[in-house]
Amino acid sequence: MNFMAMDRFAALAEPTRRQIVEMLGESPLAAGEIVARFQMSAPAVSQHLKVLKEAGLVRVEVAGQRRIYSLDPAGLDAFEAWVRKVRGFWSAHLDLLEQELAKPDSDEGEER
Amino acid sequence: MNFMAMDRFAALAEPTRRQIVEMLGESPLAAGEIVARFQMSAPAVSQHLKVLKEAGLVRVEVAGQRRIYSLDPAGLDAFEAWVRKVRGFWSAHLDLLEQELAKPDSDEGEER
DNA sequence: CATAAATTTAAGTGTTGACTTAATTAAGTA
DNA sequence: TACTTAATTAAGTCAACACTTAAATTTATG
Repeated sequence: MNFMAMDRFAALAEPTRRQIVEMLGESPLAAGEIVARFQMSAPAVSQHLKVLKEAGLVRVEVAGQRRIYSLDPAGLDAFEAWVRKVRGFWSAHLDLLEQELAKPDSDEGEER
Repeated sequence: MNFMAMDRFAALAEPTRRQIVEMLGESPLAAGEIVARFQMSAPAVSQHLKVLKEAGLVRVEVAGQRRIYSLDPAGLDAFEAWVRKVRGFWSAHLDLLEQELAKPDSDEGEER
């Protein structure tokens, strides 16, 4: 099967997924609305959404037959935290907080 | 031509390259010193360094037969800028943490 | 209930990229 | 000049991944 547990960085390495995240930064969108903004197939987009979800970068809300995707701010926070840590913006004792932010990675059961 | 130009996001998607960036966040290092910190071959590390360099994340300085690598802060700025752009600056744990950091008498608030 | 609509899962494929060892370039030293 | 050290480039292999179409799942609607 096509399992892959991608970390946040790998998830954002893909340009399409980055565009999706940018879109969701504007407003939440149904899967179909996201598909409509690309030329690729619906399954392709769906797979990207799955990766983003598993990376903790987006959330899904079920609304009838729709899936409403929105940004998960904590995911982006963790990303930014890494950058700032490397650049030395943070003192060492705040690393604990970064770990905390980076944590909620524990796969919440998937709906199917 | 094994390596095409990678953007910054793709460059940081790779865990080894991320570790290298973290190391260089501490201090500049010669290529050989970086190699010594990993178990993979020297060429493998060299290729990673090439990717990071082309992505604008690190700089090289030639010193005799050594190549001294160091962080290119501008490269990391781009990431932070992207994240902040996407999620806007209205919501963030980080902003709260920043305020926490800015509080007086944190005593260890100096950067390293 | 049957069909449509929205979305995901399954299965398969071509491309990319992260390694390896071998060879090469370049600088320091006897 | 030859020898060593530092690092890169070359060439090839193998797994991961970003797509595709087809099938399944789930909810809404006539």
